[in-house]
Amino acid sequence: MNRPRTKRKVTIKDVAREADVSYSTVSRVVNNYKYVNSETREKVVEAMERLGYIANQQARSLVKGRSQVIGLLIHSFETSYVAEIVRGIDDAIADAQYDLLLYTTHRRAERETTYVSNIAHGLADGLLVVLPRGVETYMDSLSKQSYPFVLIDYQATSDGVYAVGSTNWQGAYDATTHLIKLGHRRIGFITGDMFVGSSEDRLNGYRDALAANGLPYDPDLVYQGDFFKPKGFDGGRAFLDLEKPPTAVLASNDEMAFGVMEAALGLGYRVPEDLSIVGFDDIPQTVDSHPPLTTVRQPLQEMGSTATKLLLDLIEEAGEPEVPYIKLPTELIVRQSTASPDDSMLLNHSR
Amino acid sequence: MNRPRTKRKVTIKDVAREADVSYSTVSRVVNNYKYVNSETREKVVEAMERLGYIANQQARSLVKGRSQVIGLLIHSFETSYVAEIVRGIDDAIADAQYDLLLYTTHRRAERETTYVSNIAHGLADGLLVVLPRGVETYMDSLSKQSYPFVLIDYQATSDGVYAVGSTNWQGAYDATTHLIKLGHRRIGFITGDMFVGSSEDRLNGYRDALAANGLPYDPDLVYQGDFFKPKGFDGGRAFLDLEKPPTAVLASNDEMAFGVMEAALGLGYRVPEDLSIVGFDDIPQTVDSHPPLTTVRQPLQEMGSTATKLLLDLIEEAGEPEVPYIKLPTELIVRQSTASPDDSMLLNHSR
DNA sequence: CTGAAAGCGCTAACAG
DNA sequence: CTGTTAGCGCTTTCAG
Repeated sequence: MNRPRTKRKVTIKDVAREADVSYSTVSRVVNNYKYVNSETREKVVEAMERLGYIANQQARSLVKGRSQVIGLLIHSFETSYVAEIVRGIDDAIADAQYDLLLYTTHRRAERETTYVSNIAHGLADGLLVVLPRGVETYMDSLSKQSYPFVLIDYQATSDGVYAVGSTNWQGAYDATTHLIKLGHRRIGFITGDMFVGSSEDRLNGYRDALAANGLPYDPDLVYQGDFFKPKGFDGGRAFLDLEKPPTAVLASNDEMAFGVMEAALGLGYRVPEDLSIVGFDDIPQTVDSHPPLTTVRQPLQEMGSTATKLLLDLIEEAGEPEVPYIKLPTELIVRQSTASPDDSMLLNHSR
Repeated sequence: MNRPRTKRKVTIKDVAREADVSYSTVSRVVNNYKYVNSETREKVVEAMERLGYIANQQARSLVKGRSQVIGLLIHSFETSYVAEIVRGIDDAIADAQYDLLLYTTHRRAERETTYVSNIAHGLADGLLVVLPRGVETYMDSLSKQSYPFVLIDYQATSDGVYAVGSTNWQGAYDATTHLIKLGHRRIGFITGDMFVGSSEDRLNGYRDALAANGLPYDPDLVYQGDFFKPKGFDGGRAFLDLEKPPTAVLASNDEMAFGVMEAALGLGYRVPEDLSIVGFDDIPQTVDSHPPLTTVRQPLQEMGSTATKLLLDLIEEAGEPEVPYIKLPTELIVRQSTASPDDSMLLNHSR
């Protein structure tokens, strides 16, 4: 096989020769150094264009000790939840002229550890971890090396660990209160994956809202979910099969809420007339469902961009952020999947 | 707060000193060079561990002229379609010990061009583009510089452009035939985004299957979609509002098929008794819907990994692949969303 | 304002 | 088997 070897890349020296200046001058114009004679600059720029010069990032990183790359570790991106966060990250990254190195763990926890401890290190200046699982295993090692990293949607606050999340308790509290104000007395709740910190906060928000309104906590009305749609479906079915089914259900995320909706529709229930449904996250699809889903909005994109900016500050040592854990506010978005249970109750649900 | 400046990274020289060998020896053990005295190796390994040595990729790339990084350009990853492809890429990448630099264009075509022509160059050894839009604008420039790149799910075949796709025509043909064999005579079709080449192939597969079975082509039964669920919903509604609605519909992807299903269920139709539905892609959710969706499986993961391997071959100049355009086979997966229309027809169609 | 020169951390001949 | 020695392409003093 003898295809001509990949053309030798044009370097700063080629440009220097072409423009008839020293190569440090070329470097200066590449880096927008102020004190360069405008004619000289002109010459160099022309030469660069003529030759199609593209800076070698490796070399640059080597001398600067910085790669302008940050690592992003995600579980997988099969959910809009992650996609939205990444979008926020992406925008912040682009603004800052950094690049993004992607690592997906596909639920394999070892992968998370491996990536973090070895790979990301050599290439990335910092690390972003979305919805981390095995943090405990590598957190220490990273902190010890003072390697900058920020966790997204992580609850526990240890010293020197930066994280951004949202007001999960408040969100669930608000959603539950909304349902209660509508007149619902039996409200089902589908939890998230209980290994994730936010799941507990949301459950507590639900319980506390119940208590605050003098409503009893009924274990039959709490179904253990996992953040995926099928569990939502199962939970919906289970609730609706109850002797006294709830008139509303709050799911710990939108995916599961859609599962509940499918279950309800499949059983001939009308939403919201016969069953009110509330989700959590406000992923883009919430507006496309029928009816559009009432949900607790998490500022996903903002979480991503906030975390990114925090990380960039850490990397550039632009002052230590005083608050290591940033909590962004959730917001209840009322659409058409919730309504008062009254009319329907008059018709079918005798008490 | 005055955290000590980021600790100086430990280099190969530190390890050399610690292990009392020359630093090229350290390099040898790092690179698994065979001829190293096992005792020496031992010493070095210990020193590395004691110091927590991590190779500086930048330096390594600089001298090798390769970064072991490949660029991935995607539209956005809000769909399982992309997520599945990326998964395939991801696995192949990991196997080959490469890393993945991610660029999302978010539908902004300029971004695609910018990324491709400037950024990817400095850092990545090659480029993967999923479902490219503005390829024409940069293809030439890349080829000219003999910069390796592979397109995923792209139809047009130009010289020197490598791409991997699947048998779209055949897939649609098979799905349509399946419906016809079941006894359907009026089959609706929802197209994809017609700016994407595969959309036309699928439409043709549908038309040709109709023709091959002596069935007429009825323009009323073709709805223009865009690959997103809401359009599927609208198309489903439109079909069902027809005076003589189809008894089956084939959607150009699963997302839209789910839209059709939602529309049908919402109107009180049963699936598949009153309406058979077939999708395209076989994204993971197809098994979770109710009923599970019959669909045309595209080997998404395989497309990703095949493209990656091709790219890696190109990068490593391990022989020129003789076929620039690889077409992977689709496969009809029959689940529960399709059935013979007969029973339902006997009962008639009042709702 | 601009050249010269010293490395950044590592690999890869080249001698032993 | 192992040490020595050139660079890889670029930034950054240090002198002019």
